[in-house]
Amino acid sequence: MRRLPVSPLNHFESREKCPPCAWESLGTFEKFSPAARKAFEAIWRTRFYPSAAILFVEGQPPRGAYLLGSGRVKLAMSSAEGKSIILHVAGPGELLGLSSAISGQSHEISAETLEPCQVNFIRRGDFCRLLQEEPEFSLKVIEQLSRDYFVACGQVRTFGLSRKATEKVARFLLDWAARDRNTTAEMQMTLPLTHEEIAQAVGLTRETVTRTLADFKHRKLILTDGPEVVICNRPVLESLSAA
Amino acid sequence: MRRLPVSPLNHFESREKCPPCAWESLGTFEKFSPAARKAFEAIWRTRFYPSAAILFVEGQPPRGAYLLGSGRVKLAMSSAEGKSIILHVAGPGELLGLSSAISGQSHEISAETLEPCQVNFIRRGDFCRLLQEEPEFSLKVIEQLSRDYFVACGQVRTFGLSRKATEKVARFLLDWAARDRNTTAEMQMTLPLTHEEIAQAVGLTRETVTRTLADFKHRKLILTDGPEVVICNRPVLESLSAA
DNA sequence: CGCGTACTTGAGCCGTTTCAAGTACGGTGG
DNA sequence: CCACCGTACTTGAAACGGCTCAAGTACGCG
Repeated sequence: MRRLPVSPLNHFESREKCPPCAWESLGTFEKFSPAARKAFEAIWRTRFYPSAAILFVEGQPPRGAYLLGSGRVKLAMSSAEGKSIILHVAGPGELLGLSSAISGQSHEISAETLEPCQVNFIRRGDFCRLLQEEPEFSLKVIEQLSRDYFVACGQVRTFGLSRKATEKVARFLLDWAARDRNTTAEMQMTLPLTHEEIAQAVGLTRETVTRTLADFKHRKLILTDGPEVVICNRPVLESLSAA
Repeated sequence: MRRLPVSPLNHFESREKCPPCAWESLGTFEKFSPAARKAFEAIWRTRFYPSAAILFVEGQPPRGAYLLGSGRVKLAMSSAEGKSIILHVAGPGELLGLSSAISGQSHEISAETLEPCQVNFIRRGDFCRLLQEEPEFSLKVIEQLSRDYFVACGQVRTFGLSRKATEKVARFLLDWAARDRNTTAEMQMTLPLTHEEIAQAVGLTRETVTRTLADFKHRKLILTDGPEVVICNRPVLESLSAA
């Protein structure tokens, strides 16, 4: 399973076609009046980042909030010794860095692009003003925070309640299959993550992930071909994850 | 270290004196106009619960949101085999069950009183209407969700990044000391939790908590007398938790 | 063709969990 | 007042499981 090769061209492709689509298709401001919408859009600064770019870092004071227009962003947290765990992989339309922008406390997580991304940034002052003045925006923020909390709870569950490696990996595969819209009925999906990153997402070492995945393959629960994964025996996988 | 004996009388005491103080002292609605505040207060139903009462259960569809007036509430999550982990111990003024009330998804955690509590309940329909109509309320909700997210991230950190028992317990003691306003300058505090509950809060077994605490006591990092704990050597404890 | 990155596989170590006994304390009923 | 009981805490010994270290393989890319 190798990381998907990402053409550097993607970056520039998105530069061309995404700015117009971002606001319309993301659905973040569809309820705003046209005039109000224009005013708000003017506050945001659209930026483009290559792969592996850093949006913000754990421990850093918040500069503002981020609306992801295109691409995927990895949200992670790391310890002093360099170990890190992945909390979430955010997709287009998600607001990032909210809790810090709201409280003013340092970011508790870091955000790093996994692919070339288009990101709309808003300074903290403007963000807070928007919260005060635009109730519709507040509701969007509330929805995002609610989702973030669910995700965080899910991670607490996999890290805290799933002690065995098989549980963690099974949960991870099923979660990913459920979230990925590209997942077909046969439960085929593409994991744009390395074993290392999967390990960070579930709280194991790289080697243990390899071993567990190999074990699943042996037991004919999954098939793998590079980053492609097919879930063959979902019921058994679910029973493993429920344990 | 035994659980604090709680007089059943506390329950009735709070019934007598808390309703008036709750709204004023919690500071949740201080910015509302007097008229608006009265209208909102009328929506909430004040209830009293004894110790170990259940406010809501994991997996249950959300009925509404809860504003804790007095007492402490344990927020926990449990696995199929009965293991459970404590996410947070909420205190007066906190809003509970928000993320589920917002999204409509089943509660991802359970809430159980640790002491007799006064709780103000609002039905989900009223809650959502309040969100739509009262921006000040939205902001309160945003603040609470932001705090919840920080707490959840903290738990992800202790469960995911702290592998060793000493790290987890040291972090727990310092966190608790920082949060507890009754903590004196000498770092004395009262832990209203059993070893079992501490174990659930940091992801260890009851026995390991006992052993680790005994180890700390041996090393003169802490002193314990029943539920009373004194942190004697904070620097060392911090270095252990940072590891 | 050689290099870098990611994956694979094996062997041994280490620390928590598990299981098992036993202690301490508060409350209850005789 | 005391014996009894339940809950919580303590302590020891053994087992399990993932981690660490180490070696080797596979693949894409310049």
